[in-house]
Amino acid sequence: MYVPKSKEEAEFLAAYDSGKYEKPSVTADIVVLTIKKNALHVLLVRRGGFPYKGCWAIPGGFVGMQESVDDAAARELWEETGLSDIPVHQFGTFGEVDRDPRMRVISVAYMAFLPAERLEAKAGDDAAEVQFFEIRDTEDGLAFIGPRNVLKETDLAFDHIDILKRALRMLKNRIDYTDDAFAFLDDQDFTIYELQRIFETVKGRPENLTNFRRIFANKYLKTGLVVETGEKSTRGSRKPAATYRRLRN
Amino acid sequence: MYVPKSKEEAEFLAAYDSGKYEKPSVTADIVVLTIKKNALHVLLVRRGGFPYKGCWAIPGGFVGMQESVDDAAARELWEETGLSDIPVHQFGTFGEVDRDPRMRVISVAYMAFLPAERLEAKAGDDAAEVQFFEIRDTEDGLAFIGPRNVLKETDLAFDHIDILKRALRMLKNRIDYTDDAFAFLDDQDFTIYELQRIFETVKGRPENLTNFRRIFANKYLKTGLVVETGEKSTRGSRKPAATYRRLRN
DNA sequence: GCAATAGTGTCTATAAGACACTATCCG
DNA sequence: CGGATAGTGTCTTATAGACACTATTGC
Repeated sequence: MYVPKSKEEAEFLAAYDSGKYEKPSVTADIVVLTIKKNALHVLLVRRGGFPYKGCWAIPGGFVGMQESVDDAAARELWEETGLSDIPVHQFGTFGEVDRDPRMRVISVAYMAFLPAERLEAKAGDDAAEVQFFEIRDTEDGLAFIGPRNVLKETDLAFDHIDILKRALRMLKNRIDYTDDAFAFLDDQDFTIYELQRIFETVKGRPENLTNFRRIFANKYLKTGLVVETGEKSTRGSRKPAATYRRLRN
Repeated sequence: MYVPKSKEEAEFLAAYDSGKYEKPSVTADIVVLTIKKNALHVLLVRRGGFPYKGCWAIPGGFVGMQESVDDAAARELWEETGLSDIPVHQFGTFGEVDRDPRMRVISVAYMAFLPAERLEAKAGDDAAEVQFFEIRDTEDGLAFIGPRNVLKETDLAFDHIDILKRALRMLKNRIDYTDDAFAFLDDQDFTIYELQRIFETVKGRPENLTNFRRIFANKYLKTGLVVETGEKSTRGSRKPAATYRRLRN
């Protein structure tokens, strides 16, 4: 808490009129990603009002005067998904003048990752207006495959395609040195191959099996970040695999 | 440019009142770093008004309604240094509620790097209020050594110490995979050792000479990013060294 | 000669890419 | 058996750390 150092300063602060200058609006926008059937999916919401009415957009909203920008991002995520325990990661602020035809809007962008199953359970009332779209790479850039429709890059509202592309690029870089990958896991316990699938899906290319196991051993097991549970996984039609669990730190 | 898709939408946009909700102020703050005598220096400005009157702060200012946030950062840099050809790098947005006792302020933070010599020449009228401080690591955190005074971490205005620390941490990471190091160079032509000194200063630890030369050869020469000039440097009392030049791309 | 920088050669440790091979489960 | 996953061993390459050694310049 800031304490004025003089009577003069206290009076200055009391009399300060912050309304003298015009101000931009600030939003927190959040790129929510999940993995279903070995494909990245992004959460989009259908806009009910102008502008871009009927278009799909990244969830987001105005930052309240009594909440931090980070809190606003977490709140937006909660409003769209009902989930309040998902970490959000700020990755950039988009401040071009003409981003929104209504007024000047500056958007602080976040990304968040969650297992697909957590959302199916929470699917809310207006589920038709909030959906995961599969992100697919095509010759014409990205395509977004929804349950009832397919979008092109230019179908997204505002500059949300730029925000989304930046998020995907940063995730591809981040995943090797952060623990983002674990945030996609459905279950607390997982097999090495399940984790490998997440890396492959995010990076868009296959990982060598042997090398991935070695990296897993060096980076996670040797450091104690992940421990073997002793249980065997028997999901699917295959040889039972050792399962692992990430330790909180 | 956004084009309304219906008469209804055009009317909505024309009638839209963006003043209905209270809005935060947004600033672009910029961490300007240079290297003098093998030490990182940060540009600080002395605050003339409340709050934190008389304290030193990172340069910055409110984002105008007709300029992008990136442009605002470049403008602030120009206003403090007179330099308009220095790239700025956005690295984070600081949005806690109580950052500024006057009102709600959200700051988009940038960093910029420049050779010390470029600023000596431009040293402006109010030079006493805009100065480079050497950043020194002490047992009590950072200290800032100015020409006439020494600051502790807690002497900086607002949460600027957090912003500065984040910038320094990110620069240490960035420097290995960006071309930030070249931005510190006084001269277009440089020797390997001069570049090595920049890496050492930024990272705060010595680089092995042999290894640095090898990295330089692999990362810059082999890729054609840097070419040998053929000239020899004879700065200082030592054996003349090959000089190199970075190619624009 | 000495301090400081310039420049090369080489040994080693580590991480990463590639590939061969075996094992076990389900259908 | 075949397909898919589980798991190990090993050869090779790239990169990085460490160290020894020589060279040139100004003082």
